[in-house]
Amino acid sequence: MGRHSCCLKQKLRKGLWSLEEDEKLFNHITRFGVGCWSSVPKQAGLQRCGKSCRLRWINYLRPDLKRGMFSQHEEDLIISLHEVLGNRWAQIAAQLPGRTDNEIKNFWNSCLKKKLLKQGIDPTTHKAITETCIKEENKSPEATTPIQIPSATSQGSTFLISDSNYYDNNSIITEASREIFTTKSALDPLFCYDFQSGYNLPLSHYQNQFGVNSSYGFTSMPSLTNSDHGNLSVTEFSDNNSASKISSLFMNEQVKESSSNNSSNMSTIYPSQMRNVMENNNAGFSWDGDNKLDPLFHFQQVNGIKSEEFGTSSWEEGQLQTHNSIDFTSYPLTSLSEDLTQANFDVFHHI
DNA sequence: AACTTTATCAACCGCCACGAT
DNA sequence: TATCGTGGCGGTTGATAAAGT
Repeated sequence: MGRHSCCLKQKLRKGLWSLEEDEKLFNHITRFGVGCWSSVPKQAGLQRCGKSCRLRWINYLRPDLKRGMFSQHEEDLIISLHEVLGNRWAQIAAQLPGRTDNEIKNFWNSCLKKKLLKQGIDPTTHKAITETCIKEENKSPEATTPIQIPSATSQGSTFLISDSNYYDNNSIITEASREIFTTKSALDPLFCYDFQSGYNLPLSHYQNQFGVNSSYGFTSMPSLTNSDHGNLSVTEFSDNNSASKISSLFMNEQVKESSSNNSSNMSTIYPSQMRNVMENNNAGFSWDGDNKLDPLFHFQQVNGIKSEEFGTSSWEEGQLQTHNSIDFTSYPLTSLSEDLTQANFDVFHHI
């Protein structure tokens, strides 16, 4: 064992990605789409292995990534999913739009674990630590009494965990859904969600929305899962799919939260942004060399103009809040940083 | 101000599964 | 059937930033 075979062929770069590399990879993927990762470095002119490119794209460059802090709802969802799935981060990430498995894993290890421990909950078993100890002492495999956990959601509800069910104020994960979670592919290419309406929609909707056809290479973008090699395929909402139900519950809640906060949501900007990307993908992008894809875009320069100088009225209030009717193509996309940071306006406004 | 500790997160490593040959 | 190439996943590491002393 050792490094991947693709990495052994030649001396390849390792470590942090430079802006130039990011630009090359982004331009390549936006132009040609996601296909064979092993051929990407050569085609894109990168001294990286395909795996590294894939990771960089998935964890950082994808335009549909949500950046910024995890909401209380996301946090609750991660905890509940972790109870069912354990450390299957990819499957957990599949239920959290815009989040990557790496991000969730990091968040779990750095924050949630400690939070649960502070609350007296074993982050592995999701049971009260005292009960875990008692159980181990008694060697009793079954626990029928639900455990009341002092943690509460932002809505003030209480979690109840038993061996067979998990409840929160929105969803119930039963044994049936547990089965679905544990058997459902993490890279479920069939789940697709309409960011504007909050419902899963058939492919035709996306074709209308984006003008998508198979010539576009964005096989991984519309879904947050990595349907890298497939077409942009979606499925009708299935009543039997508890996982999708839970996703929907969560995402509907997100939309509600977003609107109630009178702010835009990254996800809701997405279709227009995507169309913009697609319409430009033959031309590629120029990269503002002074910019980094940084959450602190408010203080970065965009085409020589500090973005804070744009003022809140032009983009945030004027356009983003009425995103549903805006044609973003009227704003020429000239730099990736501009593109991505605009897409994440809302998220970082909350920081 | 200097140093140490802790937290965060991007990236790598090693393994596994799967398809092609 | 065996081997190889590749993608995907989870665990881990190391660099950096932030907080504490």
